[in-house]
Amino acid sequence: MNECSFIVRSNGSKRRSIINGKGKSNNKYNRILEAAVKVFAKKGFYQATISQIAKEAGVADGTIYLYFKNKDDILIQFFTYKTRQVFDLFRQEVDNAQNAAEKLRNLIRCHLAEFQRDRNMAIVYQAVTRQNDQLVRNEIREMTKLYLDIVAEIVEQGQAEGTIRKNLYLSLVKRFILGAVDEVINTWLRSGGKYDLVSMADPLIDLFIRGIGNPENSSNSQ
Amino acid sequence: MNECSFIVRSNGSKRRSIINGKGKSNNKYNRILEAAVKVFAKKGFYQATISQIAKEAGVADGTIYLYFKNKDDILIQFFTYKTRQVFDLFRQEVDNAQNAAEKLRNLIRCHLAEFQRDRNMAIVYQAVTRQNDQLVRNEIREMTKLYLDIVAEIVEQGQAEGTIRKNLYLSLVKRFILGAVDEVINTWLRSGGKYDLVSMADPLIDLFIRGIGNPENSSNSQ
Amino acid sequence: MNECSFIVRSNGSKRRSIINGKGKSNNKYNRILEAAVKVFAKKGFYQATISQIAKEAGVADGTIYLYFKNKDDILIQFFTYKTRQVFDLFRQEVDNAQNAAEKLRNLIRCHLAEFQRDRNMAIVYQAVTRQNDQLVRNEIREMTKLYLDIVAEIVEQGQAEGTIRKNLYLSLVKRFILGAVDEVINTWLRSGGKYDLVSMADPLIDLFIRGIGNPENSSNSQ
Amino acid sequence: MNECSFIVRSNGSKRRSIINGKGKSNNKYNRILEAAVKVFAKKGFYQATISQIAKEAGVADGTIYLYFKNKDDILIQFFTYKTRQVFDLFRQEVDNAQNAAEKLRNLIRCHLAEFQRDRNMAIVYQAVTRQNDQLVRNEIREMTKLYLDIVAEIVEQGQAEGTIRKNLYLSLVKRFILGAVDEVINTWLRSGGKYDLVSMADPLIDLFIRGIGNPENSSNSQ
DNA sequence: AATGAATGAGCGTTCATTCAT
DNA sequence: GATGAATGAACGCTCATTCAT
Repeated sequence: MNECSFIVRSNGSKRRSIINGKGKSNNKYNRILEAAVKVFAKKGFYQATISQIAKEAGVADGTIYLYFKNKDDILIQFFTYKTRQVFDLFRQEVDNAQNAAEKLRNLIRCHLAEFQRDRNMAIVYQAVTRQNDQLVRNEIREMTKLYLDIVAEIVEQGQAEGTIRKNLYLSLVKRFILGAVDEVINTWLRSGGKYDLVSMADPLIDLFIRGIGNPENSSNSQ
Repeated sequence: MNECSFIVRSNGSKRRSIINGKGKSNNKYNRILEAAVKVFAKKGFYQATISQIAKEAGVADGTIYLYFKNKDDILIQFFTYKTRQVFDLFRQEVDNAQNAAEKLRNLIRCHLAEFQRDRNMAIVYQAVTRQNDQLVRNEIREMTKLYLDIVAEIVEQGQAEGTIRKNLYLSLVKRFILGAVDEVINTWLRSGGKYDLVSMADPLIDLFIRGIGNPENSSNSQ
Repeated sequence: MNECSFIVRSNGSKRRSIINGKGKSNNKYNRILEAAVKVFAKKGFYQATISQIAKEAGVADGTIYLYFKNKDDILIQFFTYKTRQVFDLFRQEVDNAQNAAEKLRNLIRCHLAEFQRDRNMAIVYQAVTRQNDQLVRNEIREMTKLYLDIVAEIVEQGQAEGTIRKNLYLSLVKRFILGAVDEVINTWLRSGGKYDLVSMADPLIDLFIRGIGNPENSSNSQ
Repeated sequence: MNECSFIVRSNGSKRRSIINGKGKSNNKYNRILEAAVKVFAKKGFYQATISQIAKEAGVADGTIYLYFKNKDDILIQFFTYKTRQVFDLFRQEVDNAQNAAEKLRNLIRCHLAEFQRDRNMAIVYQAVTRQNDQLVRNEIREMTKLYLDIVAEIVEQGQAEGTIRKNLYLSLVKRFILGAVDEVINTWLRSGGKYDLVSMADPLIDLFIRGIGNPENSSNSQ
């Protein structure tokens, strides 16, 4: 099963405490980070102001600088710690499954579930990964690679198992899958998150595996 | 054939003249728009300054306000007129083809070709379409719809032809295709545009049609 | 004669125009610089605010940044151009005289006259030259050297002429003269500039030349 | 002899205890004051922060406010108590000598010795006494007066003894001496304190007494 | 007494926009 | 039409000071 959102929710804040090593006052660190992501989601990074974040977090402007070096650092921390957790979770979910099909299903379900659970993260993530911005370029590259590597592993395992065909342009397949999932999330966000995102997982996987072609039509076979 | 970039190049400025209806000094309007897109691509919309755009266009700061209401308006015009052209072109390319497979191939090739040809447009387009920004939300929605409608048409035609299977979740299929193409472009941009983007079209279409599954494996068939 | 202040006043602003090369709008450059020196004099560099300077100059805050790179730059320009003028003037005055005694008298009179004429400059100069501050350290060092070199020349010429005794620790003599003049100015500034500073020149020179010792007292001679 | 620094060192802390009247935890008061002077010397008063001082003193930021009313008060206490000690010492040294020449020599030697011994004090003293600052204006005026009065006494005694000539502009002579000593210290500080400052005392006194003029030259006599 | 997290007023600086020339 | 100097609101950030523990 892939009830990954439960796992995260149960010890999310605790994990952050450990990562950050600030102990008790870590509450405020998280409150600010959460508030920042909320404001970034609403306004965009450059349109968000420290005052707005401070107000949202219920602290004074100056307090933010006790926990973050500067405005940029808030976004960097978001990627370094918060988003990282999610991607680590993806790996766990994949490792919990046996065969390629199950792995792919766990990955995509977990992906959709986590982004559905934390919409603000999803919005910021979407925005920043398409920005031509030096700010978190490295963090994004690293995280994207992490994801693509998982997909590559799954595909290779599937090829070994015989469930995935062999003549594939692997680096394209990785993008093909990530891009489609990403766009499904993007559409969901733009719709205002009205419907259940996770329910998209199975139809999407079906498209990945079987494509849209009619197998009975001879011109689609090689 | 789909030498769509040639078509655009041949009468691009003329079309803009007509759209803009400024006739004579329309040269400057276009110079500013081109310069703006270049600067937006490099710095991002909010990090770009009017001064930088003016300098790039070789005009005075104040001159920009003779052609555009304000900074936001530059981006809006970019979407309303410039990007619109490209999407109109997609439609032409699709209409030039007969069957669904050919239409899809023309669409994707033209999409990749145009974005490869005008990298600055591609960068700005990528950035803005993932931004949670009121600014050009309507323009983007409209343009995305235009694209998705084309895809829907193609899929439906393919289903009528028997080349595309029937049991498909159409609105998901549209995202599936747009998302994958988008991500392929995104990856290309992040790589610095080193390789030929159009060459990705055929392998990508193959993935759309046949999926990654091994058709000889019984568990992949319905 | 050493009516050096007349000379400066007559073409001061013109010279700045040339130096700055800004032509007509140079008026504002000078207004800001003058205003800044006034505010620096009253509040001290770090306590002065851009707003105060702008208000004093009768311009908007932002206007200052059209003429100066930043706050530091205002002080640097003050030293590089404005104060430099004064020291160049000292050299002129000295060169106008023939013998060492006359040169020394011209130097000190001009020094006192200029600092009396432009009290704000005097205050800022006094403050900054005693600050342990990297900001204008080089400018000060250069300017001090310029002054000390003049004194050294005078002393050496006096020794050649036979009017100044030979067994002198030259580098100490330079400080001895500069320090005394400086302190006389400092006292005058602290008194609120109530009395005529130039009238101190002759008694001061008398002290430099003859010292305070009673020459008839044998224990004072070597 | 004028081993004034020895005297201070031997009962310095005890005296401070008495002055402060805090007895027991007076250690911390002194540690903070010493730390503050060190930081002021390095950064300047307005560039120094309470945090830096607290860190240097090894106490918490808030602790400083148990011993000082505010940041300004630290500087005021420095002048009221710490620097005052040094000037009291000058008086002692002068009182220990018999004739004017010896008194002047003791004063200047002690002055140079003390400022050489405590460079941070010297730096702060130099900076603040040339600042046009309300903050410690009274303290400086008082202390300067104390010094000038000593010089005045010495000169008057010398005149009575016949070792110092009578036709002197006394208030100018005082500045003349203080200024020259001050500048010698200033130069030493700017050089980085590389050489022995006290060795400047005798050549400097020689300049005070005999001046730079050649007594054999008739134009130098009155 | 001692701490140091929290505060928020205040500053330097930027930049979209205006308007006199 | 074209200019670019001038504007001033707005923002990121600092740091003296307070106060609950």
